[in-house]
Amino acid sequence: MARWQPGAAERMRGAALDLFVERGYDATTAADIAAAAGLTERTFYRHFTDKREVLFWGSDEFEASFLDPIDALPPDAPAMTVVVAAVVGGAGRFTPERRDFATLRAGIVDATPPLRERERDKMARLASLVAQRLIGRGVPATDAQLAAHSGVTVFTTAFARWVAGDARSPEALCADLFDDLARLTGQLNSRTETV
Amino acid sequence: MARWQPGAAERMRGAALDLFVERGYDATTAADIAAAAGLTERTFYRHFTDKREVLFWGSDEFEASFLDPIDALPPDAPAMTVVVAAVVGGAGRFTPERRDFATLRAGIVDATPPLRERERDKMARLASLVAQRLIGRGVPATDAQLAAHSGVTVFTTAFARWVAGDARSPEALCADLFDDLARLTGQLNSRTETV
DNA sequence: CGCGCGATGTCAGCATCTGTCATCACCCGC
DNA sequence: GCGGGTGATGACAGATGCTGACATCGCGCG
Repeated sequence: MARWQPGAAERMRGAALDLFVERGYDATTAADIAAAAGLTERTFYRHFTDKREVLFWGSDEFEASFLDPIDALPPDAPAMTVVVAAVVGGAGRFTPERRDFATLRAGIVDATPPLRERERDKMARLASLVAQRLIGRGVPATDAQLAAHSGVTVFTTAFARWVAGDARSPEALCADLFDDLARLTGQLNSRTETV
Repeated sequence: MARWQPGAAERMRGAALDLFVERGYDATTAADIAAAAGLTERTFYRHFTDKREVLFWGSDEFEASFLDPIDALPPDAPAMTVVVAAVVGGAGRFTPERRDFATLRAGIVDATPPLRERERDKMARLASLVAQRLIGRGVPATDAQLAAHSGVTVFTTAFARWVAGDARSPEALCADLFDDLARLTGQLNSRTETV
């Protein structure tokens, strides 16, 4: 028999989710989570840099689902084409069977300021990574920033609607929101009216 | 003679900035900051909810400089017009004589993950406030989200360039970036080509 | 003169996070 | 098999972040 049960991190993630739902984030200590998984506080911090981080596993795969589609595009693809591909790729991760979990998790994150902070940081980091790829493709730095962050805003907004119960798929929502964005920013041209 | 010197918060802000520059954020304790201002750690936490918050005073005025211009607009102003007014209003706070301070502070914030997190949170909160005003004006919620966050992205990008030494004023930078954004999102229309 | 107000000090205490060392099943080479 | 290295864990100590409770005392007001 193995000295330790395998899947320590997985067990702690599950325990954390349960405890956060049951008594809230603040009222749950790292030691509580570890104990619920049959481990000690010190081991918790060996698997997660933060108490918060226990709700943010899989960030690498999440980021990859945005970044991988970029590499499949021709090098001369327009900046917004790259961004749309990235966002659609990321949105594709969220299949209907994940909705219950996503809703549960989003409820906890939204209700907990420090978790919201971390979530926003992750999304900002994602935007920076996308921008970096754009810059690597020769897009000017400011354009890359604007395009990447716009894409992440579209994703975040679409995701929020999906979690809130919108029947459309995340990809469809993103497509609609890109159209909305184009329409909105089209209002900007009416100032100068130059083409 | 007064029992306490006035301006406790101000003194701690100054001391914090000095200490963060001198030895870094992590190596500076809240007690260090308080002691440098002739106060105790407990008093520090009476003035600031967080150790981080000592670098984020004046958030209310900052937000107000975005929100106040909105109220001056007619109720039927287009969403992006409202956003542009807000962003220009916010950018107007940053006059040339503030650049040295802004650069110093930005250096600390950028170099310190927890401070970056807080900064991003503040900007996201600002975007939410702008979106709320838009919704109050009858703009659909998703449009409001997209427009407000796009505006904040423009501001953040402009601010970064200003701090990095761009000679243009923040307002001018914002104007240019709004044009860039319109041009970029214009790429989206080439997909459907419908008007 | 006395009384309350308000900013501060003092102290205790819990939670977050880190460094360090010991433990012990497992695996690998001999 | 057998002995040593490996790696995840436990145990412990400690610094720091942050909060609650209570005491202090100049100041202004009646």
